[in-house]
Amino acid sequence: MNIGEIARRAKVSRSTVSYALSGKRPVSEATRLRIQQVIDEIGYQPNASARALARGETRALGLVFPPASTHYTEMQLEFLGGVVEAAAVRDYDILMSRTGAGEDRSFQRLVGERRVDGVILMEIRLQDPRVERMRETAFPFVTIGRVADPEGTAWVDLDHQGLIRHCVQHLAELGHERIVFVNRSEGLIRLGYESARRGQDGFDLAVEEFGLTGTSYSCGDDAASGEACVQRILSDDPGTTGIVTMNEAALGGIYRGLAHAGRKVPHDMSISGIAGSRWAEAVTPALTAADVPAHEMGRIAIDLLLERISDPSAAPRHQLLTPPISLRASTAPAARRTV
Amino acid sequence: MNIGEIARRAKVSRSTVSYALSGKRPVSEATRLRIQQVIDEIGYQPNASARALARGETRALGLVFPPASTHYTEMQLEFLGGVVEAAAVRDYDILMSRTGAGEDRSFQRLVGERRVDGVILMEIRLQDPRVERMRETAFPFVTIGRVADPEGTAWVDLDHQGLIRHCVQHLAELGHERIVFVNRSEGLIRLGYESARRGQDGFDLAVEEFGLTGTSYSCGDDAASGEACVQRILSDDPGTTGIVTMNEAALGGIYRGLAHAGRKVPHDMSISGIAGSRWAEAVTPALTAADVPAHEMGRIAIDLLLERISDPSAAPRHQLLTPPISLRASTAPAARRTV
DNA sequence: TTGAAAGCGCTACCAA
DNA sequence: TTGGTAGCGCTTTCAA
Repeated sequence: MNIGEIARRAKVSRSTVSYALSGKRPVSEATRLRIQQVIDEIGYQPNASARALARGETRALGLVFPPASTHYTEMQLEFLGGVVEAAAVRDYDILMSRTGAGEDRSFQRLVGERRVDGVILMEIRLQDPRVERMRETAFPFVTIGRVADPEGTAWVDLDHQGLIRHCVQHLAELGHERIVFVNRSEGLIRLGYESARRGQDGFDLAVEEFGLTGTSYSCGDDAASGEACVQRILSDDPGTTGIVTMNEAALGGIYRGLAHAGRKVPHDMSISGIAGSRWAEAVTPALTAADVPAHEMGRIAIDLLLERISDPSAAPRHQLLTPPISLRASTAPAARRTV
Repeated sequence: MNIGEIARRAKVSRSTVSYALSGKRPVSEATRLRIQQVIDEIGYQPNASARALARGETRALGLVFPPASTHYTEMQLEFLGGVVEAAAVRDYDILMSRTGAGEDRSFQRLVGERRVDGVILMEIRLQDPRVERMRETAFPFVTIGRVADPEGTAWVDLDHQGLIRHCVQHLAELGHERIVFVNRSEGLIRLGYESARRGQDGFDLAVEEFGLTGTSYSCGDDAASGEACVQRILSDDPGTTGIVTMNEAALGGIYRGLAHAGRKVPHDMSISGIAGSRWAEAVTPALTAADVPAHEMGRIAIDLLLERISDPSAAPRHQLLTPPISLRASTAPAARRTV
């Protein structure tokens, strides 16, 4: 079933059918109706490939995310939902590409073969080869997170530095003096993952700012690593009373490690961090955390990207989000120290 | 940059370039080399839309999943990863479509406009209008989960009935006599969600088979609902010693509700269920559960779908999975009753 | 072993 | 207000 068939049955030319569909040229009400009738009768829908070829746009956007080795978080899932939903509203489809940092067939397919009109890059590193490549090719893109020098790129990001600082401040105000930072895995940090790096900066600066004793730990993205990490923390400094973390996936293990060590949260140990709100509320005790508005970030990413596509010459915009910390049940005033 | 430009520079016809690329016709080594050289030099990649139009296949597959109102689970995320990964290996892209049960623009776009060569339907209901429609149109598809009468469809599914039966059996063998089933939300059950319905059947049959006292509860997909559900359970029958659940998202709340009520897991209450292994291990105590091989199910779905596409006349295959229960820390023998 | 040319289904320009 | 037609970039048949 194609446009020619519709034209034949409606006894008009193919161009008229095309225009009746797109509305890019006035069509008399009578013929429009006749065409519509035939279309409804046949159940015609224009072929997307042909349309893409003729129009030079696919009405699809790529979402480039890392392979599963980096376990997905609740946050990423929420984000994905936001992206797909916002795209659908604007009549765009989302093409998934699971791609490591380097060159990759799947990535090549998306942009090289022009399967999409633009891409969203997730899991940004401070120095990111993908971003460099996109910059050179002038292909529309937006990053979730930002590179070290984001000038001239479109991005949406959490202010990890500010957020972690805020967590530290919260603990400081509760009277905690010896705190630790549980970052993401060493591998991710070494690769220069933006969120991990900026979070680290935030911690270091805040510890200094508030005059605290602070140690940092990297920790794998799973419960077992979290548990092991707690053991290290407590053996390194049993006097630790506060934990700040960006590692959502390790949180369950952290809780378990503390339970095993006989430390009650929040009485013997306060914890705060950055996490999706659903996750923060699912654990016991519920986590005091900056609630990542992942869904909304997805929507913003789509909007920024569509801006790039519709007007590539405009200056790219960006958005830095600083969600407030939701006080829940995992933090409490530091216990009076008995000396 | 198009195939004509390559042809010109390599001083051959466009068809020769095309054949050199596809290998569907012998090309002399000399010209092949010359063409390749030009391609490398220019960095040419064939345009996907044009190719799709000419070949009549898009090399993209659709993944149709429900809107976020039904909160995504760890399982679904894993599954998505498996799908994308398996598809990439076979040089297919995945197009996401968030679609409710009924007719939908996004869904229409995928199959009506032929943006994809086939679709994977998630979150199947026992009576599913989408499945009926696909059956009629003879568009290649595979379902995750199966409809009431799956004859003639390709599907991959967990044996929820058998799995829940197995959970009940496990509790029965530990001496539990008064147990409850925490199913998914009432809305999902009413809509006829396959997993919820078959799980329910499994529970009802197993309770009878093992001569237990069993009550069923529906529960929203979030921590708060889980907590509320536990309250109801304990007030309805304080003598309950075992919980079987399919509701991954409510588990955190269930644990919390029990903690608030002063019931220790597994000593005062044993819990088992169906869950992604990562999730099962992240909670404390770790959940004794049938570990959903979500990633592998994604791979299987892709394979089944590609089979349908390459040979639509062949009989559709299916696969019913029954992962074993991993014993973890959430179940223990029933406490001796003091009468 | 290679080239010419007719599509694939739709869009949009040029004419009428 | 409408029709004719030349592309969009690739594949594939027919001929040489």
